[in-house]
Amino acid sequence: MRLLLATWNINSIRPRAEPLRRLIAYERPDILCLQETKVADDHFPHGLAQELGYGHRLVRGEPGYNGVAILSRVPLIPLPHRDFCRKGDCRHLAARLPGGIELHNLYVPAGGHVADPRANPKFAHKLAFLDEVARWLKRQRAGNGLILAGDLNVAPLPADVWSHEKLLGVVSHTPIEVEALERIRAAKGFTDALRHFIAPETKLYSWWSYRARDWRASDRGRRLDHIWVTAPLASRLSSAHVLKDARDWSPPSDHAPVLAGLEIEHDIALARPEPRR
DNA sequence: ATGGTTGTGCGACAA
Repeated sequence: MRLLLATWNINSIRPRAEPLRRLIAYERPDILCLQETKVADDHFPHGLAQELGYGHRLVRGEPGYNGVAILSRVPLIPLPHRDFCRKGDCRHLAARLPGGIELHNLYVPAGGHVADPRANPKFAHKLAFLDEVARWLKRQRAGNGLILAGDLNVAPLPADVWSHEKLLGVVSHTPIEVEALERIRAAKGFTDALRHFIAPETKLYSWWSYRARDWRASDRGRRLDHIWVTAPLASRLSSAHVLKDARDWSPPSDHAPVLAGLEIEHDIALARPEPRR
């Protein structure tokens, strides 16, 4: 059977109930990783998620900023989350899925505007965060498969931005960030699910600024949201796409959901989660 | 275009 995984920077979950309903109506993902939920845990809309069929949930939020959640139709075993850069912010959640697959939902700092870590502490934080993730991942066991999904806030390929030349100095596409992201990818030999199916030369974005008069017409996008899988899962990838239409759903997030399908054993899909070690 | 928009929570920030 196919396990459909989605990641979406929802830019606040509370005003986005209708877009969330539409995502479920259009795609019905089995597992949904959310970033920028912008809600403290005691205000998370559990009722909405439950109503949409997500009986298994991990949420980790703070008031106003950041915040991650994993909504699932299949059982989740919570795994320890990391506090990268020790800021006490909410940018990572991890879970074990049936079949011993590990899922990591990550929200990488955006990094501010100035692409100089000496002049811009936010950019320094982003680079330190990416470096820490890479070093931590190297120590992780890949086991039956790792999935890294989330808003990684880096567009790695020239075709992941509307103009490679114009964005070389713009935070999200600078060579230093692309190199840092590549170290994360190389740490476990991840396969980029979208680029597994879509040629690297094909323009592909998952984010369009709110500031454009007509985001679709100007199409100045960037591919900031990613689903990566390790080798045991790469051979099981059956589909991947960006749900671009969601950028128009009212009220829109500035990010569109990214989805990937994995063909997994039927008995794994139905298996009860393994006991926590 | 030192712009432009959105969310949070009610004034700046962060994106």
